[in-house]
Amino acid sequence: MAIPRAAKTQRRTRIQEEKEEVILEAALDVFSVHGFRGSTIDQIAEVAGMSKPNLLYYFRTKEAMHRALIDRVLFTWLEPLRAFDANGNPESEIRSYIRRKLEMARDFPRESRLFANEMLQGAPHVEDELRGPLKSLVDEKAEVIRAWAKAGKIAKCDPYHLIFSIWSTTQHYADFDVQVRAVLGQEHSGEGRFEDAARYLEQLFVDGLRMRHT
Amino acid sequence: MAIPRAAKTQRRTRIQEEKEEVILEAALDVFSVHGFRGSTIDQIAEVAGMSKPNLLYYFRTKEAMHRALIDRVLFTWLEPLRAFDANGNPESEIRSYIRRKLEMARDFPRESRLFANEMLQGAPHVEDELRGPLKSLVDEKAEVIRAWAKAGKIAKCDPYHLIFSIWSTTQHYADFDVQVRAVLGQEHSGEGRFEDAARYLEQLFVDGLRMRHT
DNA sequence: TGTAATGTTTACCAATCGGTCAAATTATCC
DNA sequence: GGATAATTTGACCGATTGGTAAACATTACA
Repeated sequence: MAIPRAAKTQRRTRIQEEKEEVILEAALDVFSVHGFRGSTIDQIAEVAGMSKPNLLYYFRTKEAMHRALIDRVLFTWLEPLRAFDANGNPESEIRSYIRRKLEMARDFPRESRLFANEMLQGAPHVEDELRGPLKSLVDEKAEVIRAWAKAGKIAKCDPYHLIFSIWSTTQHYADFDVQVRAVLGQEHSGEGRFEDAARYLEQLFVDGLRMRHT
Repeated sequence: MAIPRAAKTQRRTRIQEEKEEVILEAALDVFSVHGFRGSTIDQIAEVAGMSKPNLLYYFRTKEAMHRALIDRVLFTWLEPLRAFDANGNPESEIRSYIRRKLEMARDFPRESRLFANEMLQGAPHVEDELRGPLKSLVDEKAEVIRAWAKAGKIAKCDPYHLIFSIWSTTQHYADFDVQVRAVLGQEHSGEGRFEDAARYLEQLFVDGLRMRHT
């Protein structure tokens, strides 16, 4: 008797690990572009190079697949913010946070689009994570920023909206990639656009937060 | 003989105008949340309060409906950028551009999400508009900003990435509304968040562009 | 008021959707 | 090598998809 997803042995087979990896990779391809409802199991199966029933052997439903994908990606996605160090130098912390977020937009655009799709749909699958872990993490880091401002290390500003603006500006280069490339034109659409963006954003945020001694 | 969409008289009936309006309104509701592929004609018909064949009498295909919607919304959406005045005061022009974009995010979030969905999918339906009219408009305004910088009216910065960052930060409050509200928590999720955002963003961009006389 | 054009509905279609099932195949372990 | 468990497949299911055909109802206009 075949029991899907190792319900019996509790231990995952080599084949299971490999196939689940392949499937989630394919699912990321599809979900990130078409969102949950716009994606089909057939399409994911085709990208994964296996038959639909075979895919459904590993993930019993489309939702289970999406769920597993979100879970896996969510942790990685928040890594840069988690690395934000309260004891570091404010300017360099913010600078490196921007750089890391921008690198992720460049290197993991599908992950960014997966979340963007989820947000556009009203986060029906992750709203709990937003209100729970995400909010806690942001609250914590916002407090750090607020403390820096209080100590006169950076200019006063709303730390939540600061974080929002760093998120939005950096992820924009992943989520709106087509638009960015179309507007920049063919000559400026090389990978150099990420360095231009990094230069610009670091200037924007760091200069804006520098204390004005006037 | 019934010929859809007044192919014969070339003039639109009162009923046609009304129904097409109702349909596009419903289509905006649905497309903006689920994207093109994730939306169904049945769903739009239900929201529009009419039968599917009746809806298909006005728009022969799902694509035609989407096309009409995009066309109608695109023009309005670029209005703030078009209003960007080369002869105005740089600081107040940028300030009011931010304010207008933020007002649109607040008042027309569905329109914002419609485009966001389209971008995430690689703009399969509007890529021409991006490379054509949009790029032209941005090129024009970028030149204005560049001229201001050259004249010493504002600090030097990449005008394209400046525009991108204004787009992304403002539209974030429409597209990622769920996340924003979840992170801000119930107490700060009232409509006041737009005013907080406006204050923050005006400070961020205007201070960042102010010339430093040090 | 009659009539032609416009608008609406019911019934339907083939294709695709998410998902199941049982049989066949392959891997694992003694 | 054989038993057993894990994996894969093709055939299939009911529901939903985008869209059509034709009958029916309503409107506009002479």
